[in-house]
Amino acid sequence: MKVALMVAEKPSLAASLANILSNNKCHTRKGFNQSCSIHEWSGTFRGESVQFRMTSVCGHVMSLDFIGKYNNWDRVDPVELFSCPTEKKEATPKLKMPAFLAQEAKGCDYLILWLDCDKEGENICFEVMNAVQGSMRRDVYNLDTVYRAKFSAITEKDIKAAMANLVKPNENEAKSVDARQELDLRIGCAFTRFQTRFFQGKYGDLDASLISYGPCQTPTLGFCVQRHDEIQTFTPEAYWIIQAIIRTNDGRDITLDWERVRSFDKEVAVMFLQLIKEHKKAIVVNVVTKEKAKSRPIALNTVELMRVASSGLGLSPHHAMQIAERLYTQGYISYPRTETTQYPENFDLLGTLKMQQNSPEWGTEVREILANGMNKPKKGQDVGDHPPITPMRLASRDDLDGDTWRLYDYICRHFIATLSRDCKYLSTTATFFIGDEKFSCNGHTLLDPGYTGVMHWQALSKNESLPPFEDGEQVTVQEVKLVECHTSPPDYLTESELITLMEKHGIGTDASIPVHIHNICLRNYVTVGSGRRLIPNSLGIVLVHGYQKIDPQLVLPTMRSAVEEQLNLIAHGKADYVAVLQHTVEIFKLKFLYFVKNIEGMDQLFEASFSPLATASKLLSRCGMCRRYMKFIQMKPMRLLCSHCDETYNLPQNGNIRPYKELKCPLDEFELLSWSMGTKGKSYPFCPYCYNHPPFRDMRKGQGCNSCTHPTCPHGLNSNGVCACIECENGVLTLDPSSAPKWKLTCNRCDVIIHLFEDAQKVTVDEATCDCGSQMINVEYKQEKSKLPGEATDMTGCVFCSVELSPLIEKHRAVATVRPRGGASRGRGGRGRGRGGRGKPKPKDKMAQLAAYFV
DNA sequence: GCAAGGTC
Repeated sequence: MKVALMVAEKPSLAASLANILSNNKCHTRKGFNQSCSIHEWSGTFRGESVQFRMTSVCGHVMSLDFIGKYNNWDRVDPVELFSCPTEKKEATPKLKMPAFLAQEAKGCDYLILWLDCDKEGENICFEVMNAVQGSMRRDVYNLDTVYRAKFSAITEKDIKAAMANLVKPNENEAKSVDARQELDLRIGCAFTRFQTRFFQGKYGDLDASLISYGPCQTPTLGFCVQRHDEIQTFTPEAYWIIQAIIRTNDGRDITLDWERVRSFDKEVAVMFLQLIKEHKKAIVVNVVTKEKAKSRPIALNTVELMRVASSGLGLSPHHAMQIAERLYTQGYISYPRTETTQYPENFDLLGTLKMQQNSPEWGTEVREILANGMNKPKKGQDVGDHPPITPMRLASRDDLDGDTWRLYDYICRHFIATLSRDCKYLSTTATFFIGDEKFSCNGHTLLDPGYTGVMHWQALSKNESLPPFEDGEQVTVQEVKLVECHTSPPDYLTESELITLMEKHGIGTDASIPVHIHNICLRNYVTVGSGRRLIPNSLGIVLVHGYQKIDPQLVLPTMRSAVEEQLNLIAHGKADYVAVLQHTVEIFKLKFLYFVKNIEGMDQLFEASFSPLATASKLLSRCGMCRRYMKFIQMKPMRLLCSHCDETYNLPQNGNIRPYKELKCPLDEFELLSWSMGTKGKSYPFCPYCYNHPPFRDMRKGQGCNSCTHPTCPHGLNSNGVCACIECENGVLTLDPSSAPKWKLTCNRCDVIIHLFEDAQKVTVDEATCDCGSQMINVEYKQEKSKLPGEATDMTGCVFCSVELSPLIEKHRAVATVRPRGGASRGRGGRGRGRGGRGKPKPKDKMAQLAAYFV
């Protein structure tokens, strides 16, 4: 029997599609990568019986990168990134997706592609085709082999229709994505590397290891800085309003609004005030009552969920999506990444609603709707990706923790609100004359709270109705006064407003918007203030102003859409892929060269905001007493000064000192630093306080964590010591965890250094001990960087005895022998006790042998 | 170490 392989974009979709197409009669097994499942059933295809095999990828199979040697920042001029070769690498090596697809494609006759119906999905179609090419029974480029299903909703009707009307994958659309990937890579990396290198190390108080540029993140930052500039350049202006207070016949005082609203000229306002003051009565000239409605919401999509999460729940979009993802995998809500705001035609609204009728939180509102009949949901937009976000299962407050519950609560209430009635009220406006000047006041009466019963935060304030004014009625003017006001600047952009701006300008997608916002926070360009307002930091401001000075287009939100327009020409087959790509790359290369040539313009702004390294007091580490940053005084003798506690701390005098990941000493909460004489020299992490005030009796002044005998601290000798030194008498070879990725073991007494496991992702000292007496070591590599036998990603072994590890280990003597202050001094030449000078026996015979081998 | 886009 022939076999038809079908591939969806994500595991959840493969499961839904398989259920629909097999009428719930498929058999499911797990794939070898543990992430994707395979669903199988028998059916007919093109008039023959076939075995259907439905599985999925997890997003993109491949991702684009430069070929290896261009990833060396030291040896590559960033301008080369506009022309250097690129290659496709596995997007997630751990998933082994190409191998998985090839295996499942073995012996298959047809390939039916069920990827999402957008350009990215079309691109993944071709990634899948490349992966199965060679495994299938027939060539994938044979016209009869590959088919594309086009569906606009995950409903039985739509999916079965798609299956009956298969088409061919669209290569132009796929190519437009290839072009987008290449442009983003070349442009982003070239600018990022250049500006990082240019500014890095130039300014002392520039707290950034990476100064990134990107076609989405930079305009996103641009929005925040633009608002900042509006606030900065705002000059308040005085204006005057006239308030008239009337006393109604039933004795209530009501403040009327002036129909001219305000005057920016005080004299004019005073003149009107004089005219009005002559009159003691206000005459009702018009009373209008209208029924108004506050509309129930349309069905919920991702962007709206993120907006509400930020403005209503105080959750970052990034965090909100992480929670939503978890609610989804636990079956509480539907797929949370969708642009669609229209329920599919046959969506089980009633069933979904009934599921919520016993909720102690909103069950009353649900039962009321069930009793009176659901209202038809408002028309939204069906983008054809996934149905709107809805609850799938009833949860109670006890089932979910804090923020998770609050997000679920919102999703449920929003869903219920879409099936409720609009909120209806009567709005009354009464107009008055006082002399010749018009005034008015408003009131409202609630008729039907509708959906605001369940979305109670949107409820109208209780009745604020007006007394029953009648045309021609006269009321007493109690008081007329002039009030001086000032125009006020806008506030910083809220995250929710930023999301709206990004969506409007096509910056990012529903899935990537939270990532871009998260990025500009991580890079120290903006800080999230109260009310989740985005306040640009000096670095963010200086960058945006710099681009504006050199080439404003670089930060313009329209730049992304201009590029997208070019890409669409490829997608629609109106322009040649190579031509568009070359043309656009060339434009950006010229922009890049112009930027490099004029970087001085941006540098002037940096100079004004940051202090040059030479005179700066860099922020390295926080004081454990007051938690404030201490000043790093770089003039010799180098020291730290906590101006708040009025304390100074001595530091090692030679070599480099840098923060060590904001890790803290468990004894005194001071942030740790890392001292190093370069990659070939000695190094260790140390606590600025312990360095000056040794915490234990067996520790001397001027020592690092590698001499600290704290029983459990992860930075101390007990956690990182490997074995007695192979050369000196009392030293211990200790792993320096701050030396990554040029990992080393250093003796905490003498100059012995063992370089090992370069580029490993993680190296730790194991609790187990080898027969030779030394601690075992765990090493982990990223797959693509693995230097272990058989490209293994992790291994545990002995540095001295494990044959597999020995090629990755080399011993040296530190290149510089200047000891940190307070360390054991040695004679000139520093070799006094080294190399077994006094003929002391080595800790273990075996180690002595190996020591000889290393030397 | 870099982009943006999928998804986990």
